Amino acid sequence: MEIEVAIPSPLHQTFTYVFTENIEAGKRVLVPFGARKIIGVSLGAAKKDKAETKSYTLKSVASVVDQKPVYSQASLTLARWISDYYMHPIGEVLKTMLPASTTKTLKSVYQLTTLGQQYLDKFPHIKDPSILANTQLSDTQPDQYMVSFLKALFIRKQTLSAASLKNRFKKISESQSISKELLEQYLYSAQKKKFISLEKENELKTRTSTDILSTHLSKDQKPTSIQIPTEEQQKVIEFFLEYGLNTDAKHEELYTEVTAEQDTTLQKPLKPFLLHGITGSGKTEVYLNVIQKTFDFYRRQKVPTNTEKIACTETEECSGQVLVLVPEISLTPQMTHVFESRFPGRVSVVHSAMNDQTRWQELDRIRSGEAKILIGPRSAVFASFKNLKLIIVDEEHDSSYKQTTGLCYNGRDVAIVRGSLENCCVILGSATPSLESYWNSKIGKYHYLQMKKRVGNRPLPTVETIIAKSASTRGVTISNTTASQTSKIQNNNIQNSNAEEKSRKSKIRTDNLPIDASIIEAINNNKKQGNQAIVLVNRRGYAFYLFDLNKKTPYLCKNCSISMTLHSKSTVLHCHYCDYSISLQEVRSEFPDASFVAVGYGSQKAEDCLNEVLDDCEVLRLDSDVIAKKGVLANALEKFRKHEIDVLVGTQILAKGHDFPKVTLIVILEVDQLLNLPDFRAGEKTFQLLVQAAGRAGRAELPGRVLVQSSRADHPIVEAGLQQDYEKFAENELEFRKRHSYPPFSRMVHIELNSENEKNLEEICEQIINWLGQLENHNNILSLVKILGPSVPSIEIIRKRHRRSILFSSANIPLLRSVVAKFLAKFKKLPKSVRMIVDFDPQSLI
DNA sequence: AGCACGCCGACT
DNA sequence: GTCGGCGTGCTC
Repeated sequence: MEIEVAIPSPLHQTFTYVFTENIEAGKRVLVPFGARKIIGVSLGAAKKDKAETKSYTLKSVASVVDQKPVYSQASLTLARWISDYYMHPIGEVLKTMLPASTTKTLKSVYQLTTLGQQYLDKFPHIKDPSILANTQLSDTQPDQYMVSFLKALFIRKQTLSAASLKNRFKKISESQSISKELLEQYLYSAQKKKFISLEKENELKTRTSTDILSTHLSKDQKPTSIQIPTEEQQKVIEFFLEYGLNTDAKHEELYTEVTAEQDTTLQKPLKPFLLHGITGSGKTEVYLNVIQKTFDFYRRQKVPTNTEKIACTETEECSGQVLVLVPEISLTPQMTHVFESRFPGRVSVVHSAMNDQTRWQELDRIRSGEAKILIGPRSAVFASFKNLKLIIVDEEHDSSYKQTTGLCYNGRDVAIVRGSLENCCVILGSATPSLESYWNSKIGKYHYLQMKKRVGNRPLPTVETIIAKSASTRGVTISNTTASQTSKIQNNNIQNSNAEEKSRKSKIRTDNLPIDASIIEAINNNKKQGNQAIVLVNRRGYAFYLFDLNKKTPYLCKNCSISMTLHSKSTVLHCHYCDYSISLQEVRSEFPDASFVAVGYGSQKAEDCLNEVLDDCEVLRLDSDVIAKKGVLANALEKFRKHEIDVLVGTQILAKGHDFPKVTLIVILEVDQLLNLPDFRAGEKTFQLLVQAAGRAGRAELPGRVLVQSSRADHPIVEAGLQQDYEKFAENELEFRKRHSYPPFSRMVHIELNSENEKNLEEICEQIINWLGQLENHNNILSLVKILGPSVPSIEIIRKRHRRSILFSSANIPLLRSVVAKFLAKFKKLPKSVRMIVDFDPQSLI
């Protein structure tokens, strides 16, 4: 039997193996591959190409890892689509789709070979390992050294794991005072002489269902009270009932193999929904209702068993399952609480902080049909379901749906495709839909549903701009800072390097603050009324950069060519891109002639300022620096919820999805910085921040207020943000996108090449330029596909690697894809130091 | 990506 | 004379 196997390697092909019987597609297999044994995935019986005569002999599958497929038929189909769309090797795609441990389950095992055993048998009298002491290893050495070495290792067992080998080495080296290096040499020599073999052993444990530790609410628990939907919500729910349920349940046919080329021929009876509901309009309530309706509907329908072989262990029939994608789940624990209390015992949750075992357990509950709802971040879109009927993508505009390393997929887009492949309904929800989704609804690809009213008719918070005199100087990134601006910075923020300690201790005067006095006043007043406030800052850390007034340059990270930020009370400089840090003292001794000033501020500075200036307010800072520590975030949010803290200072994460009833004031600093980022989505990002942040204010009975510190209140984006006017923003922005032919009016593919060796990079770029020239000569492709670069990105070096970027964009998607495919085929082989990152539909171009 | 094979410099 | 550097090439 010939089996097609996907191998986790950068090769864009599958491999054929033989086995005594067929291996069901989706099961993992252990196969010899070159000189090693690795885990691949069976794609079922290989297609018989009659014409093809193989120039090589097929190897056979060593063993089958899984008793039941870990990839459902639908997952495999999805994998094929992803592989094709993102031009990524199928084996790597499949690897990405499961928790990380699935391919590194091989354990190194050292084994005494029969040759080694025979060798030992020749010298039964030699035992004492102490003979090894202080002896240099050489080939001419008498046998007893090797024999005592082998005996010392394999004293009891024939095999040793890598860990126990290390342990053995430690013991021997301690008791006999033999250096570990020498033992390593013996090991190497023994392997060479084939006395010891190194095998990769498969140590996968197949979990039984009794292993499940239920961390979930029991099924018997009473669901929390169900709210009566508002009129607006009711309309959405009814619309869903009309168009979102699959009435002809002939869906099994869709599980037949579908490749991306055929995908257009696939019927798509269930159009995705875009649910555009303003903040506070109760989207979650709609989700809960729609999920309940889905369960009810498919229970009545008596869904035919689909092609999955896994038996439903439940007594209750499998009445459909739901996938809920959320951005960065660990940040929004309320979301899971709401779901778990409404559907007790039926919710499975995965998130990034989870270890692989727990993750497996949660996914298994979905695979088996035991759990009905899976809540998770982007990777959850790959989960194998028994009977998936509905996908909800909450906050669909969120950039965390986009993976930025390895396989650069977008969880939202994959969700849409998965919905169409499995013929289940997809709901995208957001208060600030991405322009891509909004456009799709405009041209009729998606149903468009709107909720314009807040629950309980609470008013939207008022949004005001504060124009601070000095705002413009702080909004400027350091590399663009001109001389005139520098002088302003001096007046505003100057901190002479040796006067630094002093100035911090001295009381900061209000007129010298990076935060406008009226904002301070507002926070104080807010506190006096017994309410809470959130302050949003763009930069994180104690974000001064060092600026040399003589050379007019900032102090840059040695590895990343971006300005380093001052950290931990201004004694250590830190790079956020590579984690390199250096003390102020070192910098000073490195450049004794330089005259440094510290410029700019971030969340920590803001926290310190607020602590100094506010009357009797409990201030807490929360940004990715702090959150890196596990549990800190949840703890802080809990404290804030309990009102042990009055003011929360932090980066954008605070703007996402939280629901604090007593927050009535939101302050957004440094809006200009965001708006001026060199990225075509900067406007969209800014608008989203303004609206989402405003949404955090006044969620309960109390009215909300938002203060925005910006120098550009007249900017159309800021204006639309202030008025919370999505249509106005979208109209403007779509016009701008159309004019410049940016997405959604085109597609983009971004390719980054990076290398520690700039010369290699330059050479390959030279070749690329030549190739592009030829492309132009051969036909008029370049009139339809725009190609930018190779160019030097604004952050030229990251982690010591020089970077170059190439951007392909076109409204003609097939042509764009064919050009990129040609490019990838041409530059498949790169100089060894050069790495390539291919990003389809990039989220950020910086 | 790994891993082996293979051909040139510094060391017993 | 060998160890070991990383260039090149292959993996059913």
